[in-house]
Order: sequence, then C-alpha cells, then structure tokens
Amino acid sequence: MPELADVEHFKRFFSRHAAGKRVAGVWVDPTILRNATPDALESALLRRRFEEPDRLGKWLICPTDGPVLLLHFGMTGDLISSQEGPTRHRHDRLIIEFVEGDELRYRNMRKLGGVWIVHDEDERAGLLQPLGPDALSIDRGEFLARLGRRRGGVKAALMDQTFLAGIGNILADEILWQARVHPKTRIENLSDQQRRTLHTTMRRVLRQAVEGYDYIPRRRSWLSHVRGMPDAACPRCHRRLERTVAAGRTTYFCPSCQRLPRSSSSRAGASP
DNA sequence: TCGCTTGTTGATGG
DNA sequence: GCCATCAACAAGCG
Repeated sequence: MPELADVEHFKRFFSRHAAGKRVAGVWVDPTILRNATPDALESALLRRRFEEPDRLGKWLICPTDGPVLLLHFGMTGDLISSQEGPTRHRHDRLIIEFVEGDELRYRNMRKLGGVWIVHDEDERAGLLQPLGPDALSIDRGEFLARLGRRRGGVKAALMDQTFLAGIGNILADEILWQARVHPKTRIENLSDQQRRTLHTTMRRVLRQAVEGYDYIPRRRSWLSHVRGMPDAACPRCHRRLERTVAAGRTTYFCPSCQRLPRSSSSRAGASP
C-alpha cells in the first residue's frame, strides 16, 4: 500500500487518533525497531504527548514533547486504532497505549520499513537528509532543474527517493500513463513540452490521490484501477496494456498512448 | 516449489 | 561518477 498518498492518509489518521494524547505503554517487535532497544524506545516515549505529525516522502514523522518517532511502512505497513479495530493482530509490530485508554498499532506483515526514534535534529536529519524534495509540493522550476541534471530512465528517476520523495511503483506508472510518456524513455530524450507535462501531471495525480483514503477504487478511469488485472485494457484507448520491467520493477503501460521516442527505442545509449 | 508483491540498500558491471 | 540490474531482506499467496 504505502506510497506518498497512503502515507498522507496515515498522517491524517495519526493526527486524528494519536496527536494530543499521552503515552501510557509501548510494545515493540525488536526486529522492526531500527536504532534502539525496546527498553530505550519505551523510556523515550513513556509519559510523552504526541504532537501533530508530518510527512516527508514515504516517511511519517511523529514528534512528541520530547523525542521524535519516525515510521516507514515498507510495502505492507499500516496504521490501526483500537477505536476502529478492537483486536490486536500478529503482524502488529508496534503498539502504543495512551492514557486516554485507546491504542495505536503499526502493522507490517513483511518487515520492510521500520521504526526509528530520534532525540535531536542532527539524528533526524541523518535519516531524512538523503531524501529529495517531496513530490507533492515541488514546483515546476525545481522539478525541471533537477530533471535537467539527470539522465537515464524516467521511471527510475521518479521512483528515486533522493531525486523526489514519495513516488513508488504504482504512482510512477500512473503518472507516466496519464502524461503519455513511455516508462523506458530516457530523460535526455524528453522534449521541453514533455518535461512540463510530466510535472503538471505528477501534481494533478498526487493531489487527486491524496483527496481521500485509497484512491485506487475511487479513480476508475486511472491505470491503477486496472493495473495487474489479467488482459487489462487501457482505460483511455482500450488497447491491451503491456507489462515490462523498468527500473527493476514490474511496469504496466499502454503501447498505444505511451510511445517511446525514436531516439530512445533504436539506439538508446549508443554513440553516434 | 516457484514466481510475484505498492520499498530500500548494497554489490557488481558497463 | 553515473546508471542499470540483481540479490537480499521478509512473509504471504496462488
């Protein structure tokens, strides 16, 4: 689940269910806790009050009136409140009990991602420093400037968290499909018009994706809605979607709407 | 048993 | 140094 849009939802969820509450107890699976022992996490959080959360890319930043809790959701992470789901689950890796009586659970089936606790700005910057600007808020000028400094596959760039923070495999396919750019297009072969379209489309897709919870069932005209279904057709032109590998990940695209520029398809990377 | 999965990292090779 | 690919991490599903 978790890409930028999902983590934005977690941010609102955390704000609703944890911000302003005081920690009464902590349980954590030691294998998901990346930079502390369970005892250290507990003493860092106990009696602390959570403040409003923040998000950078796919990271959820949860400050307290003391240290800051950082959550990364990997591929299968989720947040659950006891107010909505009364029973605990075997994949709950972190449970925070509040003096108010309810509890927040960080659930993660596969243990990609994890939990960090940081005590100062340096420690926090050390973890988040490598990230590029957040994909939801980057303006056109900076986007074009960064793109201008980069070569290689366009999908790899969109998903590179040091280039832009927040876009994963599904959103990258969605943005490229809506922008009508073939995922294997090399950045150096993108026209100025395509570069601007890419930014405009990314902005629109991300804004619409964060409007509510789980955009995939709501956005029926999107690629994401049919992505991965057998014999899926392009929601725009109804040609059969194709599947390939780009940037090391399974990639769906429409061979009719998303054409590879000639210079990319025939002699990509070759010398003149 | 194998292949596949919305993420990240490190090794390797061109 | 830059970029692409692949294995590993981990757990579940078909």
